[in-house]
Amino acid sequence: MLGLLKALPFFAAGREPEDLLTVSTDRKPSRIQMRNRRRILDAALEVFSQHGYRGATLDQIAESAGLSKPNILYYFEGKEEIHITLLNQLMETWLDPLVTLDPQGDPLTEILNYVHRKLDMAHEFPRESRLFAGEILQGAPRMAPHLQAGLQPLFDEKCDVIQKWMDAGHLNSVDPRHLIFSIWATTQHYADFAAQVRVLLHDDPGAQAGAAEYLTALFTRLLKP
Amino acid sequence: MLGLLKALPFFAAGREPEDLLTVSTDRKPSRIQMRNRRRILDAALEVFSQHGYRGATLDQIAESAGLSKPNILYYFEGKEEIHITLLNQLMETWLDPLVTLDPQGDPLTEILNYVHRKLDMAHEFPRESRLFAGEILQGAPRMAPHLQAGLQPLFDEKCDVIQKWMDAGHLNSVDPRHLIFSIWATTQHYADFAAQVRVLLHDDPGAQAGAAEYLTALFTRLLKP
DNA sequence: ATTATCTATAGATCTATAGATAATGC
DNA sequence: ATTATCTATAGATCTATAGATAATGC
Repeated sequence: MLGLLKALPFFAAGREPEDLLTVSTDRKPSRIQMRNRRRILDAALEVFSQHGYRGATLDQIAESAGLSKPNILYYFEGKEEIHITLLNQLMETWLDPLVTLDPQGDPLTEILNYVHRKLDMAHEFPRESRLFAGEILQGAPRMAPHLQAGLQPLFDEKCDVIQKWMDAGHLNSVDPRHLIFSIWATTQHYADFAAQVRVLLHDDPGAQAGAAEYLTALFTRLLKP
Repeated sequence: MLGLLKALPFFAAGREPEDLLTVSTDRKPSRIQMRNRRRILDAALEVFSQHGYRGATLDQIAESAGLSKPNILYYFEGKEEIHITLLNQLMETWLDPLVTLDPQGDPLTEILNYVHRKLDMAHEFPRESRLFAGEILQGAPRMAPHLQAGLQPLFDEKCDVIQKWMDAGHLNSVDPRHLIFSIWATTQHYADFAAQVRVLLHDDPGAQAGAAEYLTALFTRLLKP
């Protein structure tokens, strides 16, 4: 762990005080550091999501960020650290809609809202969706621990909530786990398979818009008791 | 097109007589050629589906195929030709379940059968599914023409079939295009996101089996008039 | 004669570092 | 003094080819 941090004058950036032993060189990141790290991560998101981890090169990231290649490596230890940083940051945004699923709310409304938030995210953040999809597709080599530690407890918790709704007769009973999988699959499909969707809908944006209506019907009919 | 074929003594392999002008060096591929090409393609499927196009190396493919690297390049023009050959072969298998959707059959049964065949394929051929997903995810750089020429007409045709079923009142009316997308998304999810599914189902094969039951309920409830 | 395979290596591409120099903040 | 940036390049990895040799089919 410490190995990852050597030569990173700003590594205090994203961590809690108790994360690590405090080192005397610890220092708040300057404005320039913040700005450049953000530019690098934004460029890297573009490049990694389009070409995959191995297909992406530091040259492309540097070019897209408007910095020299060695300068990229001044801010990050290497290619892998950039990728891991992106995935970690992404995870939070990605899980947020599931976090806000409210056990006190109206069951069907809560789930339909979740579907629509996920669909909106697929349209607003397709690069993030594809970065995530690419990582999972290859067996989550750099994210498996995060799936266990971050996603799994949340997933189990929300499955319980949905199961209780079903047991109480507020929703038709189906396996909550497969329900969630199908919500992820159907919404993220529009980001991850956009190249295919675009061809098959003849580039018609009106047809794209029909997704929301369709998914409402799909999950309403499934879940109405 | 011809450029791709130069120096390929066996290029008659997978084409119809009318595909190309017949060249005098045209010859039936020997048993050894067939066997080695198959071994290479099988090895390449393994490697490409796991690491993506750029992440895969000829070394890995050669090792997995049990041949030397230059020998791989004796049978294929290069890395890209191997990848394209795989995708083309895959396309047929992949579309077959949709081809067999029968306009004369019982509408709901036909669609549920389609769902189950796609789900079976996700479990039986996860590597093929992931190879395809990876290609689409990166914008289909080597498959866009095939999507246009091969998939689109079939997709349009089957959308018409489904639309007529709905117009005749045999199925609840929804957008057939999004219906097909959701069938693809939900079934292929179990192959493409297997790493995530595995973690979240705690490696429980029984939970995996629940997918078929869940998808039956999902699409039956949507489509019953 | 033709087909198949191997060793050795050229040439391109990529990640990462060395080492010098410029810019910035006390 | 410290932080930020650049040029030049080392070193690793990869695709592909050259050229020689072995195996196979008339």
